[in-house]
Amino acid sequence: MNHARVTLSDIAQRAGVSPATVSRVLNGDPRVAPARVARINEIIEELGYAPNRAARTLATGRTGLVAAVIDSNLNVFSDPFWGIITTGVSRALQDSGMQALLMVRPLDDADPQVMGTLAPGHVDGAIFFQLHNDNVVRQLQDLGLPCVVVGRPDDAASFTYVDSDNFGGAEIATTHLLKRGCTRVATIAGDVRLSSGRLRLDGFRSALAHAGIELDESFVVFGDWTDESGEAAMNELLNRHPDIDGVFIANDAMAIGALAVLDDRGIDVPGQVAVVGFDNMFAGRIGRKQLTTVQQDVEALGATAASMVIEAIQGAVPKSVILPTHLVVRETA
Amino acid sequence: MNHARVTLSDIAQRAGVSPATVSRVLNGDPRVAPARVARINEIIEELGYAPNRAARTLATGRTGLVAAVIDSNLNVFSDPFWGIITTGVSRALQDSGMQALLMVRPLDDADPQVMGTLAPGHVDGAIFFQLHNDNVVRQLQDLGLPCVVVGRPDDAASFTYVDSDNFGGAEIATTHLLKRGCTRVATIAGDVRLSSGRLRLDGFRSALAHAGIELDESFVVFGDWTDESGEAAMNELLNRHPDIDGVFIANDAMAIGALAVLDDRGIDVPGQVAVVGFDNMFAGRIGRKQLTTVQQDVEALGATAASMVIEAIQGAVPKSVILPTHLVVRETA
DNA sequence: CTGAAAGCGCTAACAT
DNA sequence: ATGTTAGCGCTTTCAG
Repeated sequence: MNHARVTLSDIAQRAGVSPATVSRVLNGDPRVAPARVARINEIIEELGYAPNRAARTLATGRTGLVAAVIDSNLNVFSDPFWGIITTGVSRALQDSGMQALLMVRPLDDADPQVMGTLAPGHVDGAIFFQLHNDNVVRQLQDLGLPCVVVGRPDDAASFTYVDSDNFGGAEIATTHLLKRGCTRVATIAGDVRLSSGRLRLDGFRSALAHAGIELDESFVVFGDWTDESGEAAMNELLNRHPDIDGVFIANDAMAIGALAVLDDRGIDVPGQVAVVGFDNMFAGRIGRKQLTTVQQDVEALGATAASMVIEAIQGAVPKSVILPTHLVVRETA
Repeated sequence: MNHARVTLSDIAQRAGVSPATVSRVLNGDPRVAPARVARINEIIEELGYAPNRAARTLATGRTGLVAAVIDSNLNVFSDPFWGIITTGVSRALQDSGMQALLMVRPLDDADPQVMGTLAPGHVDGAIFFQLHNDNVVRQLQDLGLPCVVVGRPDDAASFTYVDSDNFGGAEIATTHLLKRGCTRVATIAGDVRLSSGRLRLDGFRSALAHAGIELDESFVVFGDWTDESGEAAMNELLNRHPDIDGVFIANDAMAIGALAVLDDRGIDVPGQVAVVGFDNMFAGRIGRKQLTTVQQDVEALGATAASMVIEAIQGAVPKSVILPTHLVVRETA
């Protein structure tokens, strides 16, 4: 029933060698006689031996663990991409023989639980998502913990981060509207307290500037990423400017709301108003049409973050990375 | 810079006691003199000491880790609820001083990585999501690892699991349609290879049976959870029976597709056809209307799973649990 | 190329 | 109520 767990010494005995030799084989030390290596590996296989992480950690100081931490001040952390990003992180880590420690918790630098589990010696590195409080990351970094932030932090210079190219995506989306012949282009921006919100708005502005169009600020309306706010914003926009012919909407959820309003008012999309969203959350139709939108490679975001911590753990100093986004042209623009 | 890490012995020295005493304080042993307890805690605080997990694990045999494993044979694991369920798991675990080890990986009982990291001694327990291959769980259980499955497994008797009440939710949704006066009620079922697909269909059937209605099987069409399949299914249904007046759709994604078709055909919802979905993925409008749907408590699903492994770890034998679902009545029915 | 021995930081009998 | 003494399973000098 309860097989006493197989240890390294068991292997050593069975092979008639010292534990040290087995350890060397385990760690790929090249100076063990090939015949022994083979024999030992055989026994390891046969006995289904797996080294004890804790013992190894204690001996080496390396834990093989990277914390994936979501700063959730909020009640519920809901993000459609979380499953995908998580996949990216977990896989990349496993490819390097490491594991992800998941931690959903409000990030408070006075919280002993946080600082306790995240301090060097407890994990080898950490990846932060949805960062609201960068103090924690600052302190952990000072303690010598390799840290990577997903999503551009406010103080971008102080951290190593990965992000999708929000700016470029918004720019290309807007340019697409322009190329289509739209001349009265508006935008529904997201929450500009977030860098993604700001960057998507900046990208929109940049595209117009490049086209030599001067932006009337009344063509910019702000939402809060929800479909309800998208409805309200679209109504506002239409009331201000009944003749707009193109809208760049900073995320697909708000686009749902906007499209519903357009539909209600009997406005043809894309005939009268062309619409481009951001995120590529919906493969199929939203209401009447399939949404043209900007896609980001979410799994790559996670995988890249993981690769970066690993680099950092190995002593390198990874540079922050911006991952490309691209336009998915469908029916609404 | 690299503060030599503070250890238990440091505390002991500073306090002029033996390491054993400090260990006792750490573990809440009641027979340490109150004065000392206070003094020692003070020093711990002052030095910012946090016990070394690895050392503790090695000494006790307990890791403080529960694996959260997603069986992803698929390329990308995308689930809108994953962020929420994850939150539930992580929080519940932390409340008991444990941490979640995240593992996204195809579950293969021949995979040494899987069996290696999941074997007893490496984690204290495991929670399985989206289980495709229950062999792994079987073996791990036999090895003595406390395991909990989220979502009813095919062989429900062999495992401890938590699930939302798919059957009951479908039943109440269908009954709602009936109470509204619908007499020609159809369903778009999901993938019946999954228990959730089967149970939602069974619930639908049960509601009709209870109402004394004999179900014509041509009113049942199958989709694969995607909005595209929802479109196809709705078209099929309408072609077969132009006069249906109510549809229960096994998830909201398919409902999006169905609603789009209804809209295209100029069929009034809920006037001509009432629609109920399942999942409550969309707070706002889907196309023209807000969807009436069945809600499950996703965070509770995660939290319950976590509580159950913890119980199991502590030696109890938790019973499987079905969490209630409830109807959210909005505009489409 | 291999073995011996010490030790990573903590806990858990066993004494006292 | 507290200290002593062994380890837990592995890695890593240091010898040889």
